[in-house]
Amino acid sequence: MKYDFTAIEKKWQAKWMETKPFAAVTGGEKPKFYALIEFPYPSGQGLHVGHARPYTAMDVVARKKRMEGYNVLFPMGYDAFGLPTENYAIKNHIHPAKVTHDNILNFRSQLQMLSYSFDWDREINTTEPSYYKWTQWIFLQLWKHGLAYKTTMPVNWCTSCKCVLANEEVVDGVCERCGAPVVRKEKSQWMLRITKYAQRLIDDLDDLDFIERVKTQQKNWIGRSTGAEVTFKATTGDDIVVFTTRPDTLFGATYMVLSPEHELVKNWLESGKLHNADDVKAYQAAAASKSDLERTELNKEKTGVCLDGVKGINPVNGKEIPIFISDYVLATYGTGAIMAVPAHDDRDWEFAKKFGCEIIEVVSGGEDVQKAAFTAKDETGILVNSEFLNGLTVKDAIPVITKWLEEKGIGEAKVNYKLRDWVFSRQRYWGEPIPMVYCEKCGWQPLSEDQLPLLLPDVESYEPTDDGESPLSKMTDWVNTTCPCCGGPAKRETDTMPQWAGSSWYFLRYMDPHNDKALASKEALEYWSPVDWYNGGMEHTTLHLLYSRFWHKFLYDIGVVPTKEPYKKRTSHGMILGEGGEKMSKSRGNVVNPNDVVEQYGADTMRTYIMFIGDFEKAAAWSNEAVKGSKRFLDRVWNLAESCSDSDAITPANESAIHKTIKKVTVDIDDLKMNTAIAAMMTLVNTFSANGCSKGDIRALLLLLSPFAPHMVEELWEMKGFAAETGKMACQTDWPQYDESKTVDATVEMAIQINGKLRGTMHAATDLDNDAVIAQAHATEVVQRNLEKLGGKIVKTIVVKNKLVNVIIK
RNA sequence: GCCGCUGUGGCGAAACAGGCAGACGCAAGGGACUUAAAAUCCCUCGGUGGCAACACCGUACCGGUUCGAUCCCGGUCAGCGGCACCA
Repeated sequence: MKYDFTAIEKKWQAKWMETKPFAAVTGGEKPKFYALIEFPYPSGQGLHVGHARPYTAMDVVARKKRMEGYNVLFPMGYDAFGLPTENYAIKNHIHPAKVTHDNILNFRSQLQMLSYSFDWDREINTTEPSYYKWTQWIFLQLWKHGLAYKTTMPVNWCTSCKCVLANEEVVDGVCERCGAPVVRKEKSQWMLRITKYAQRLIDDLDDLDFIERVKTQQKNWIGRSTGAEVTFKATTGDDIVVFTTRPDTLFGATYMVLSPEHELVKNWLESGKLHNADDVKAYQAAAASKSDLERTELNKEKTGVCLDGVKGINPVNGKEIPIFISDYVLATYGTGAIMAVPAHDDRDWEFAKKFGCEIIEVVSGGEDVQKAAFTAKDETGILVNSEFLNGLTVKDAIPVITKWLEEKGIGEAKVNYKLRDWVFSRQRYWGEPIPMVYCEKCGWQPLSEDQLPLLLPDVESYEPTDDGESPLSKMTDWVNTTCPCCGGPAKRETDTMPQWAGSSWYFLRYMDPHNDKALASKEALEYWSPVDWYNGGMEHTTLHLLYSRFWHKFLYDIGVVPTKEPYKKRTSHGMILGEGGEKMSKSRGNVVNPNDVVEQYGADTMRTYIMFIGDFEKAAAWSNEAVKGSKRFLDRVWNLAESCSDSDAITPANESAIHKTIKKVTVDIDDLKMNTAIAAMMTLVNTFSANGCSKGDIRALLLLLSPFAPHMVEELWEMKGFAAETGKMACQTDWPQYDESKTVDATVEMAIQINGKLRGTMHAATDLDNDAVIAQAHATEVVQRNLEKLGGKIVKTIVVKNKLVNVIIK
């Protein structure tokens, strides 16, 4: 019989859909295992082969875990709010809900075509009111605990999406999604206080089994730095608080810099303290009009204006020093003001050179500070020109000066983070409505929980407005409501939540997806938490992964979830590139559609190939030619299964090969080394072809292969009569065990080296003792010949058990 | 600029913990079967020299440690990723 993959795959997909062998049941005797992959955004393009890589890998892991006796939760859903759907809806005049629905139909059928062993009864969709009810509920809890607040501040505004962006969504000064320039805009925005969790988000990484890249990237992004806040007096009597990581260099502070947006500058302008007010205002205006891109691109040349009429006073020596404004000092970090120490900071040095500021060396050990700043923070620098700090190393001086500042009441130790609060509003339609109401009398009021979900109303037009208001703002019927507090007239918030809201907690919903009393039952949360293994893209490290850790920690703090971290283990996959190693894209015309591959070769080949393609963590180029190799492999398995002998016994000649393969595949799947697991099975098939094989041999191979090629294996399992004995492959719980002693052959081929160079090989009994191995080696023709040739004596022989013998001849 | 990762045949890649470099697969070449093609099966396949046995070279480059280095150490170059005026 021919391997008719199309018929076989259809047949088993229908059966599995009916009998649901992959349904996860909360509770029971078995140990639980929660495997998670990032749910897709259901775009109009459909499933990408790039999705198939992590999905197949975790499916293989989930299937193996089930066979090993675990109760496995492996769920799937759709992260369906977002701009592409909305933009498509606008362009084609179709409701985004309809677009989403259609796209999900397509995604679901593609996922089912590849037979991922999801529990389909737990499928979720972030745009369903029954789902986003709980997204809104979490927002209300954040509000109640003071972690959500509305404030007016300069935000990142994408000129194309006509929408604000979180800092995490701005990459190189342009919009992460569409690549359009991002400008600063003053807007009133909902914010989430992720900064309150900065320290815990760093600290708790230590106990997690995340790949190192993820940990360092998150730490980097949060950007902790320790130092001190120091209060300088201005000659006007005002306090200027600065943050510095180098309080030891305080005696070298020869000028100060405020950000152009600094509050004091405004005050001084208004009170007429500045003699060059016009210059100052012009500089402020110029800085405000710069986009993020311009600000970063212009970082070669420092600009600024010296404030005429006000000076700062260095608190350690009472010296009056000039104050500048410059956009190299950011309003949003630290206190928005710095003390400048040009001798020991590159940026200050550059600025000082341009504006003729004094450069005073306070740390010796470097080159001439008039020629370059000396920035070393280690023990090489010794303090000078710093009175009571003189002679100390930088490291020792920091605590001394910090204590001194604290005693004098002019400073204190301080930790700062680069992480900013999360800008949580978007001026778009297709997102979760923010369940808040504004009342002139009572201010912002939350909707009561029994009003949830606050449904997204139907609007005439989803077009974003040029004035920066959400399309919802035009829905006056919806906007005008009553205040939950006083009952008077009030208005609803018209901004919606960002794309990242729904995905910040979705893994919890899978645990109990149909619950209408809570986001999930206590019982389900207790049983399934935490996620045991989460695989996803590196691009989500500082977005989704960080956001969801933050939400989870909050939910833990208020007693909703039982663990302080959501994910125990995190791995990451490399991208699938196009045929030539270029990124797949429509414009390059190198996009591979999984449907075409499945049609031509079958889902089992697709799955096997995408696992065989290369190192899971590295990018890999798709190859239409190489797919054939995986198909050939499955064909050979099929042919062997058809032609094997009827014996249930293991063929003696195949026994050690089988045990070696079981060992290799078992270990490799857990390490995501699917490529070498498949290579090992290919080798076993080659062995079977050479030696012939029995039904018993095939049975072992089918068990190992089943997570990769489930349809074909299920068919063969039935054909060979195994199903009649132990039931369907999909329900097997006997992952094959290997016997270590049987992975060893009776004899091994050992390398013979002469003076470290390979000169021949010999067969020796396995585990032979060293003396016997040496004797056998010395007697070989290879050693004798070389002795003669080199005309020396054997001075030493090194034996590496079962591997090689190195004979040193001198 | 700073931090991290990577560099192995024509290609994708293997190599436990310092021990036979290139498993497995793709492509290529040769052969069998076939009227022919596809499919399948067999053989070759890092480079140079040699009929061969074999010898020499070879894991980005230069050097070191070692009986022995793709692996460890020092330096250089190239590529990728992240951060980037964060005081």
